Amino acid sequence: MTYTITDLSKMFNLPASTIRYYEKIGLLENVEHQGSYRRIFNDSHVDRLNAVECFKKALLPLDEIKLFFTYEKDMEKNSEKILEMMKNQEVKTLESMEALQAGLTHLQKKIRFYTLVSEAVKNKTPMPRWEDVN
Amino acid sequence: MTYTITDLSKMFNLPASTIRYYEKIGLLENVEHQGSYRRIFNDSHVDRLNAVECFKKALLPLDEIKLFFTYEKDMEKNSEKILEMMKNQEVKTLESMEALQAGLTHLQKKIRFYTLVSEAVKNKTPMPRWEDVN
DNA sequence: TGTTGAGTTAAAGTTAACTTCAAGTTGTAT
DNA sequence: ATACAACTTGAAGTTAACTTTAACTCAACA
Repeated sequence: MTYTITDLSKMFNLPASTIRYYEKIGLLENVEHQGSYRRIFNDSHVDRLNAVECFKKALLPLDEIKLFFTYEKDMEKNSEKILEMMKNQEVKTLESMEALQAGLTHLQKKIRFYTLVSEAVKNKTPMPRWEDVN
Repeated sequence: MTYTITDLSKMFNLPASTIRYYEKIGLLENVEHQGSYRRIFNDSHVDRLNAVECFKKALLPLDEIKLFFTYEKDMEKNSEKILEMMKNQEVKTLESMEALQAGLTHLQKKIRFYTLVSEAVKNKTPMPRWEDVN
């Protein structure tokens, strides 16, 4: 199967400029350029973009993602390096999750508190204290 | 209690330049400047920085954090606005959590796969297939 | 008195990941 | 033939959240 840049743009909900950018920095390789005319992508590029999106969700930076793909070309030789990279990122991702969870908890506490404040204002009852939501 | 910039720097594990920056953009208010000499912070600044760090963990941008503090000055009047802001951010934070969780799952699948690859290389046994880790 | 160390300023620089721009090219529809 | 839409390029611009730089100022200590 072949795809235009607009096909991929719609498939991945990414602006065409981003897809061009990914090619430019080497995340997408061997893209056919019909003369100096249009790009033609194939299923390998779809797979790549899928992988890129997954790694992006894990907060892996683009240059690391690129490095992963170069390692992956000789995975027998590079499996240890890949493993190290993935495990390092796992730690970072878990740390981000913890921070995010803490942030969410804080947010939800604020929501509980200001819900009480809103009610107190509406009903002209006494203001809540911050301790009330602990 | 009063604090120097280095005290806060150590307390919050933030570079002094970041604390100055926070003052500059209005996240820290009413900081005493002993002549054109040193900053003197107090417990209200410690509270502020604690709140800032919590909101940062929830991925709230600094300008929104600042807005929150201005709303908070008249919380009876602004409780609805604060509530809206916090609820919006809660949605975004939850979305980030989901993406992060998906990313982590992807990462851990790669880890399982390349662990098998490493073992296969070491033991000179056949390479695993990607389906083996599903 | 001179040096040191902690702090000050405004302004410029950094980073990642895009995004926008201006000018040009190509295939197709009228 | 001409207009149009979709695509191309390299280069410059954008954003948030800092960080760095260079030149300066105190207070305290030897």
